[in-house]
Amino acid sequence: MEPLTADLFAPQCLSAETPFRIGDKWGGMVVVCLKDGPRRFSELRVPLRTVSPKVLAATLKALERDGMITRKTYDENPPRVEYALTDLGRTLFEPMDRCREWAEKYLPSLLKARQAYDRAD
Amino acid sequence: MEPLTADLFAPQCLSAETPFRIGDKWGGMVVVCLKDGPRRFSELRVPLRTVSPKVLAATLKALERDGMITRKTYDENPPRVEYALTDLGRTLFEPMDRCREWAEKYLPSLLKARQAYDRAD
DNA sequence: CTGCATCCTGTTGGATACTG
DNA sequence: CAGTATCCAACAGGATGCAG
Repeated sequence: MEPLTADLFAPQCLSAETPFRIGDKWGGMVVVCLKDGPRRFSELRVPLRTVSPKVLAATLKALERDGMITRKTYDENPPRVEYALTDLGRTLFEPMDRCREWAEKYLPSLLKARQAYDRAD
Repeated sequence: MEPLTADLFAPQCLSAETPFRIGDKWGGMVVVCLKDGPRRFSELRVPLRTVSPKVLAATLKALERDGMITRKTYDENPPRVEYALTDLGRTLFEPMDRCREWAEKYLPSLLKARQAYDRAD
């Protein structure tokens, strides 16, 4: 399994402009990060560079609460915790992919309309 | 064209629990309300009973800015304004339908997981 | 390493009254 | 009728320090 890279959600990636949101601000991105297999807390912090530990923990807890991911702690020192998608969590990919496809097709039109609107003021 | 009913988004409708959101809080619901044709400001307030005029106006302005709807004013007295979906706005239905289908299939599982999690605490 | 406690900020959304 | 103006509450999200 490839390590997650820091530029997976680069700022110039327009995903922040899409009208679709999954769960809270970071929920959809966490789900994508878990696509290939379980990840540790600190592993997730690499692609999600700007998320604070508090907010990441809250995001993971909300996803666990809704049955989308599992949280497995290993009784080691230093401690290790791994998060993994459940079968239910994997069902999110289908609608998420449709949203991503929409964005690839139509986000440029949205941004063009927005710029035209802003210029008109 | 049928009038919009007040129970279109009834509170017991679980749409509030879906993890998918389109635009701001009311954006997706406005798009659904415009599916069958143009609607007036006050017509939209019927199904969206609890939205304040300020927030509805902001929602409509954001949708217009992004090219999803058009705003047409008629120079009458009393004034009349009609909102209608654009072709771009209609492209939202495809991903939105996939999200709705997800919710119909899997929202019960999500809610069951949530209840189990909350009981475990 | 994981993630909780605390505090703080900005944004979103709502209540109410009022205007062209 | 179709909003705007004003004020306010709630919450999401962020910074920082610390604990197991």
